[in-house]
Amino acid sequence: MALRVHDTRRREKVDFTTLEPGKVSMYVCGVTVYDRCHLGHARCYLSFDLIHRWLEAKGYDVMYVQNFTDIDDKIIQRANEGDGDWKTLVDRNIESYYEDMDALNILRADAYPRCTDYVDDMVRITQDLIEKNHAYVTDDGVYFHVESAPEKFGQLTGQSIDAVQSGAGGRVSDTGSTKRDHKDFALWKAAKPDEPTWDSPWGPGRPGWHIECTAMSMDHFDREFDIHGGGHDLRFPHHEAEIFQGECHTGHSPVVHHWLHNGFVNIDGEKMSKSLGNFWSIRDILEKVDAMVLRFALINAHYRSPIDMNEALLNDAERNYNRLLGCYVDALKARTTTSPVALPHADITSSVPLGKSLGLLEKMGEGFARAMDDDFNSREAVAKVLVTVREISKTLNADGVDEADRDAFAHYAVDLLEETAGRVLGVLPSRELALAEPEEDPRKVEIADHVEALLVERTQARSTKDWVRADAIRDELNALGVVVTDTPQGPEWDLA
RNA sequence: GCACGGAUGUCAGAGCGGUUAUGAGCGGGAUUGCAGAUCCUGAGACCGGAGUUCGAAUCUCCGUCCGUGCUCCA
Repeated sequence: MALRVHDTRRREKVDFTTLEPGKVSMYVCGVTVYDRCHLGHARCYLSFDLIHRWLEAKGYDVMYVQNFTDIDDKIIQRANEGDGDWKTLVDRNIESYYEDMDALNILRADAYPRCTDYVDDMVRITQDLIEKNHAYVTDDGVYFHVESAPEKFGQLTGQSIDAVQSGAGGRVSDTGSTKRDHKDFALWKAAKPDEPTWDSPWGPGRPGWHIECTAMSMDHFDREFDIHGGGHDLRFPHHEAEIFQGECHTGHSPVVHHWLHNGFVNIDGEKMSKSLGNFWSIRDILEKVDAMVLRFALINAHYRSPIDMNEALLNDAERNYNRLLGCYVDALKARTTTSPVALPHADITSSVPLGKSLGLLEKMGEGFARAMDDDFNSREAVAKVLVTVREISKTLNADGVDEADRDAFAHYAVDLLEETAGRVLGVLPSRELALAEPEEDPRKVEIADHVEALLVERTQARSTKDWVRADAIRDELNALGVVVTDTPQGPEWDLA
């Protein structure tokens, strides 16, 4: 099946092609590590994690590079505000980044370059751009001259160069800037007091923001590469600046073959921002909900659509996730043999309903792949998984099924779920974890004896159909904060 | 103002020219003493207007409304 992706530059879904057969080079703009990660970061790197996983599932050898911006105005500001020196601040936030992403089951990229390790490269590229008359030196730095390559303007946002010129009007307040034109952007910033600096042919200073991604992607991928990703907001000016730099430096176009941008996260219908006070850090959310539930909630929308995060969405995700998990555990337990290999479809012929069910599951698997091939439509893929879950639950609970067939079916079901929900969507725990008894809550241990005694009494009452007494005991347990669930294997209980 | 993207049932959210999206919620039913879980099943939708077409939620045009970008931002 052919993978199609929405390319921001071409503004439509296009056939996915690679420079080298079977290999994908992917660069995604990473975080500026001045603070901990928030929900928006989670959504971004989760989007590209899904893309990463699907490309690998399709057999591509993916080289995934994601940078850290470890020097910029906000980092300097935070450090100067007494948050320790900037290097310590940066290291701490990078550590925190890994913790958050690991919790969300986001696979690591192949390389995480830091921009301060690439200052030499940035200087070299800047020098080259000056020599090619695309950049100029002033008192406060080096600037890229946008009018030197006007045809490259607006490639990602469709803005015309004239419109931006007139539209910016009074908003341009470059106090003291020596730019020739307000559209120009900094390649190198001359040193200011109390700032970390690096040496350059233009004196001490530090690199501009846009040039770092050009330097780091060039270093890892040479001249051109397959996918460049990032948040929707980076299209302009950051990514368009990269087009200017990369293409003018290499003299080659396009440098990036597919531009992919993920949509934003809103909170209760409003844009998430610090000024509105609705800023959710990943850590804050994970104190309230399971990381897998958050992951489920975020992949339950197409990566390009905006997503409105709220309580209801998380509750919805939790229910669906628990259904998936419950089904997975049931399927795991339904395997009576330890054969690691699922029996092929053809071997299950003794039971017509099972054969039919398997046929449906095969179709679901194909539908899943079709959804992911259609611009990584994880929402549609999740829908397929949920239908699969229903089908598996139904068949597993069906009567009159031959034991050996049920076993084979369970193996098939487990494999299918692990391949789709597990390997690709990343929302299944390991088999061991799924089957493990939940850790004993000390609060439960404390009341366990009392609860068990009451349950024994209730079971006796139920056996003599003394429902009044049985329900009274259940009410008593409810009052203790205990929820009782009757199952064919006897009553189970948990804290509410 | 310019640019880009949207408007689908109660809600969330797919579909991108003909086929049940899916989930929650709501209505019926099976199972269970009841509850829960699970399964079956029902109702309910394509912003407004015009056009193209045998056929449009899907394409074109007009209108209305919303979001985002144009400044550091995933």
